[in-house]
Amino acid sequence: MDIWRRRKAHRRRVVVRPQDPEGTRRDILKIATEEFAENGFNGARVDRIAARTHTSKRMLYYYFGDKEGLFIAVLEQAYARIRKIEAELDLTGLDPKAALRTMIGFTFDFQSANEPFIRLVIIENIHRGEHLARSTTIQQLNWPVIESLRDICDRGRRIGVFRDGIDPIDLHMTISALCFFNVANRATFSRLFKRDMTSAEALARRRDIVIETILRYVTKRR
Amino acid sequence: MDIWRRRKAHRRRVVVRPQDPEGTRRDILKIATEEFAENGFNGARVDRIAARTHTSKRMLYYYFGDKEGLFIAVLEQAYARIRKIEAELDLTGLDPKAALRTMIGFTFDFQSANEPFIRLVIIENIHRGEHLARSTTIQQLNWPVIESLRDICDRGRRIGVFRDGIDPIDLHMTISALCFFNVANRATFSRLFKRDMTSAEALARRRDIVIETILRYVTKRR
DNA sequence: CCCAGAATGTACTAATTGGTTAATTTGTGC
DNA sequence: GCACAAATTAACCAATTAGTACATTCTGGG
Repeated sequence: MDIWRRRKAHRRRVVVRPQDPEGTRRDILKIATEEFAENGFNGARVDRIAARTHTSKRMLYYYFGDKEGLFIAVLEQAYARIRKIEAELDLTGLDPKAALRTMIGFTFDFQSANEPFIRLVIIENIHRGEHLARSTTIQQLNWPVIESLRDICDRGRRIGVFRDGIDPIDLHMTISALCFFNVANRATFSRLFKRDMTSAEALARRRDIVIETILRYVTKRR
Repeated sequence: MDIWRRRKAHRRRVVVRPQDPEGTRRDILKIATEEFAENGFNGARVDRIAARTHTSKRMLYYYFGDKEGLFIAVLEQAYARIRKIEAELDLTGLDPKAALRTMIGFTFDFQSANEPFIRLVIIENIHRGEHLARSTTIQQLNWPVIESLRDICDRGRRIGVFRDGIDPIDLHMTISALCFFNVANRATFSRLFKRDMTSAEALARRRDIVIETILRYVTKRR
């Protein structure tokens, strides 16, 4: 205990400035994200977060008000991060089919690789989105995806490879649903049907099915 | 308070036998299902369940051991119930396409109408299926669905309307994913994309898309 | 150089929570 | 009608939990 505290103090003094609001905030947020994603809002323990932080419980309340404020901050950061990564996806120069394939594949890979984020979304849904509702920043972050999909659909329709009447939000819902399920319902589904859902091969196989499913849905039949 | 307790006692004496193990179990299980589905495992309160029951907290521990035992019992009952309803679905006499359409539609409708069940599944996934693992009864309940799908696929392939290599478990996963999402992720998705997902029209629209998506995936192209 | 206000550490608390102890009532086989 | 187990009640408890009071330290601007 004593040794640990000394090491902590040491680390802080070397890596971080003695008083470093931004650093402290970031530190708390990182640990809190892990704790909330792992245990849900009610299962998460403020004391446990504080203990793993380089600072004290007091700071947590100082910066985020209460447990709920901290959870909202965690959600906001998580959503902001995924949006930022999504924005890096460049689909210019790809024909509609290739663009859609790329986007679905990207979504699948991203969600597969970011279970904690998926878990936060699930948890927030269990709470009926009440924290998301109280957040001012998250609301309009997600429209770029829709616009991107709308563009792909329009282009596809114009050159005659996609059929009419594909709504980009519906399409996004389908993509999300198929990618999400593989991570979100892993535990029960793989247990119930004795099917591996985490190995590289299983993921690759499923990825192909998801892409194929959606492409067949939008493709115009001749 | 006094009046309420007298009414409670009165009700029990009239409707239920003074000592009625089965009735007490059922009573507890019903309330517990609501409480767990609403608040998750960690958010659920044993005292709250007990208070809404026609019996006392002690009975809850008497019959189910502890909070976890009660949750497992809730899960088991929920899964058993859905399986029983699923078994009532009669697909004989339907051609493969119609059978698949019927099954998907049924799954969609059932899940849409049983949010508490969906929430229990989500909650169990957040807990990585640890309770399901400790249940002895749930494990092999879910195979009939797979067998039913396998039969549909086989028949469809034989008469040349479905293509080869459709795995029934993959297919079930796709069906589940698309139906599940609409209930499970309602809160965040509808909030983020300002889209109604609960009205009769919205459900009907989405139901059609889900069915169409899956049918296009299995159908053989000419 | 000093001091106001921001940042942080320590120690505490009031309320809640899952679970239990021990005694009492009720039904049943003999 | 009685003995004995099953069913039920009421009061209780130890541990945990989110949140706080208060003192202290740091830092930048005048």
